[in-house]
Amino acid sequence: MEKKLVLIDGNSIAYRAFFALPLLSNSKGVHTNAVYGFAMMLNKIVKDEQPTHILVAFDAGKTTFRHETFKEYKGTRQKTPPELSEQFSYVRELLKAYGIPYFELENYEADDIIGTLSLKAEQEGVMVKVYSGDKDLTQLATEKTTVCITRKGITDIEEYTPEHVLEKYGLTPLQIIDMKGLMGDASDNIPGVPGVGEKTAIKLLKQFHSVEQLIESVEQVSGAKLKEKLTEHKDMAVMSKQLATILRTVPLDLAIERLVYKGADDDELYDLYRDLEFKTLLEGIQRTGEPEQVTDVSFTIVTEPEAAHFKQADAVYVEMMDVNYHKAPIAGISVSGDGQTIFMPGETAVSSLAFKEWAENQSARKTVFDAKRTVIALRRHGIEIAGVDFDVFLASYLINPSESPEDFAAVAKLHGETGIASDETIYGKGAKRALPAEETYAKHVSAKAEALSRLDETCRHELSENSQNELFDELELPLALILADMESEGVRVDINRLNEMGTELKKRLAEMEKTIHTLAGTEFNINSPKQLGVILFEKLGLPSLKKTKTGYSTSADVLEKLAPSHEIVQHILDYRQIGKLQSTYIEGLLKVADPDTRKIHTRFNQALTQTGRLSSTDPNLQNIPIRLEEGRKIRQAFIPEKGDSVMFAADYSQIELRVLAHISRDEKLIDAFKQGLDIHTATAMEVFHVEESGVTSNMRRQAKAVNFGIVYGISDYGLSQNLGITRKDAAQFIDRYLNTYPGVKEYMDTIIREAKEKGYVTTLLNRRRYIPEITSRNFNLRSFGERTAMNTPIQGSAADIIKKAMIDVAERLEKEQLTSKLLLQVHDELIFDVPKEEIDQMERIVPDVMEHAFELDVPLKVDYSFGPTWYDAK
DNA sequence: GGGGGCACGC
DNA sequence: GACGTACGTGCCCCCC
Repeated sequence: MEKKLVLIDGNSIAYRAFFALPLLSNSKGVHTNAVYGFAMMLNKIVKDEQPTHILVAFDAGKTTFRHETFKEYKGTRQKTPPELSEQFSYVRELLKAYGIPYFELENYEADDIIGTLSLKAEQEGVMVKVYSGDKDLTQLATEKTTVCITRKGITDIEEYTPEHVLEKYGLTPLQIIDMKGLMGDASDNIPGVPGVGEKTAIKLLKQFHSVEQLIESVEQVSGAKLKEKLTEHKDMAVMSKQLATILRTVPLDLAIERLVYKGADDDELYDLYRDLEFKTLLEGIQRTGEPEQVTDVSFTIVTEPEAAHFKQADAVYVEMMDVNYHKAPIAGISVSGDGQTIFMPGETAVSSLAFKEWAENQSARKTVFDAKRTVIALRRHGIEIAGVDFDVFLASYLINPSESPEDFAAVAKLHGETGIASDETIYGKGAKRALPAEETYAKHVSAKAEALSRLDETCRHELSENSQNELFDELELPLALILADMESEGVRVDINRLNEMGTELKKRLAEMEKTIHTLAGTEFNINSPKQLGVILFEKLGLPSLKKTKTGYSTSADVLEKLAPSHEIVQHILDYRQIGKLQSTYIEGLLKVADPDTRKIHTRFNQALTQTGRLSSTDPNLQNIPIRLEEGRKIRQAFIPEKGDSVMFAADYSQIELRVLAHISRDEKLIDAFKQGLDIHTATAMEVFHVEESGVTSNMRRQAKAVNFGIVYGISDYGLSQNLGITRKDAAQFIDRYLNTYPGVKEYMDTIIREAKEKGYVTTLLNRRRYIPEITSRNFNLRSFGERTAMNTPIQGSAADIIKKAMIDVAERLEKEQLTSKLLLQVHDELIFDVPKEEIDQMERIVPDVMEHAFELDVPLKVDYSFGPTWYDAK
């Protein structure tokens, strides 16, 4: 087989990886981005090149022979960041595991080792590929040697053959050295000739071929200034060329034969990746030993459950094949405790009196995984589970919301239970997902239940280390049960109304489509941004203002700017708006409404967002249109269950800004709320130094946008986009705001400092969010981290408060024996189904309970309204 | 089946 | 040298 040698510039690739990736670290706090990037690069190289021989060369020590020529060589280099230095030992371990030899030599750079070996290889007739992030190495390109330089990121590379060098620079690879000699290199502190850049260097070399010939014929150089510079600095040029020349005669005792690539030791690689927590890379490895060590579980399949089976039980796991627990059948249930685990097929379990009795027994305490899901699944079979006192899924989310584990196994692993197989290995994924033989999944479900009864203690401990026991016991777990009630209750929709609206919209869409096609002069798919882009920017010749990764941007903000230029644009905007209503809301809602009950049962995800908010899926009932009247009408389809009830909506007014006033203790902001002022107007008055009567609508609009920015933690860029102003002006605005509210500024500074020290921020009720980005040297990442630190306590505390309000309201409804039902939560708003005769009471109770869910230094204010449909509750 | 573009809410 | 901008969900298109 033909030999192929790959030579890798180790320092350069590690640097590249380090700066191309965010500052990742594993749970032990070890920085891993450079190692991770390096590993990705090796994967790619081994796969693409299939080398027979390979070597990674490293730079050794600080000084090299080049420093004898020029002691300031690389003198301007910044010190290697410690976060990178500490990763080199792992890179070496990675290479060992990969079976790749590596080498460094005192007094020489990696380039020189590579140059020497590539020359040696060529002489032996071996093909060579060189990998580096440093373009200087392109001087090594020959017929036998290709130099691969990283372009951007890690795995995007540009291959330099002599032809490519010629094409790109108009020079031979060796002339690259002359080019460097003339133009210098700031990063290596190679001086070159002042005033000569890449363009001039190339021009000169095309005429004179080399630095030496140029100096000889310097008289022929056109341009007096240039001639003078060249004459004056000719020694500099010669020295710079010398510095830029890769040495190809390093005294190496390293035969090519010793660089044979033997392939990776997968076990070693596995251990390393596991320690570093490279989950994605782990998946790519097949271990020779134990592939996925699944702990053995002892369990019994029970077809006739008896009370005795549940005597010691303290954990239960309900398995369903579909994520939608409102519909999915129960495949099986395992119950575990005190070393005993039983599995019951779904049918058996839900029809078992013994199981029902245990499940409904309040004093039989149970640990579950996702209480809401468990409650609803069992409720659908007439079982009201009680005594749930721990939820591993919820606890894990509180301990660290950023983990976003995929399934039970991943959650378990986070807390030390490594022996559970992933759902994907047992059931498969996508279209292939299916129940395997009973014995197989019975074991899997049992393993989960068994792990649950152990995870209880571990997670409890982790919660108490975070001081989150109360958050769990008093807020999230009770909330899970309330959300379960809300979801099971569902919201009734007026299917006829949706159908009517659908018919109407469909008609309008057809007309609009015709108009747009006529104006375009051709038929095309308006929903395809690609086709639309061609029509607008090529056929109609409108100016393309913004690009996306794949082509022209046709987003609303772009189209709005183009609207005056061509009639078609407004039609497209309208078409988009109506199309959205039709597909997402009309058709989408009709699809998920139960035809028998006419109800919609969303699922609130309680363990997803980084801030503690809920999210809603299938359908998302937290983004039903309201801003534009056309869309708002969708809300007419949301109605109470019974004819003479009303939809009752109560929302917090400015809850986030009130939270901000509270946690920042800013006097002006607190005063404004205490006086009951319109906060945007008050902000405008303060920021623009005017009386209330002097606040123009534009001033209020800008103040509102800044307040919005504060609440959502947007950047100056984001604010500039919102207001259609420059980033500079936006930044100035934010500055002015912060100077107006010194308490807020103080808070922002303090919270950022705290986040940097502790690595996380917390909310009023001790919800936690880790912000590793905040120490990044990457400006964008760090800025993002800082905004997150400022914003999360605000948004998260607001989320805490409304969750607390939901619990208080539910308790109060129970106590007063009201039949009104809480149906939905939309971040700062609660929506109820209220029978007519309870309206008076609800008007008194709901705002009051919400306003006193949590005492802040400013009052909480709640507005409410009700009517025959959600639309009317405005 | 998955990624990208776009649009809806807070 | 990096390169991305509050979050989350869902629809459609388009490519593999």
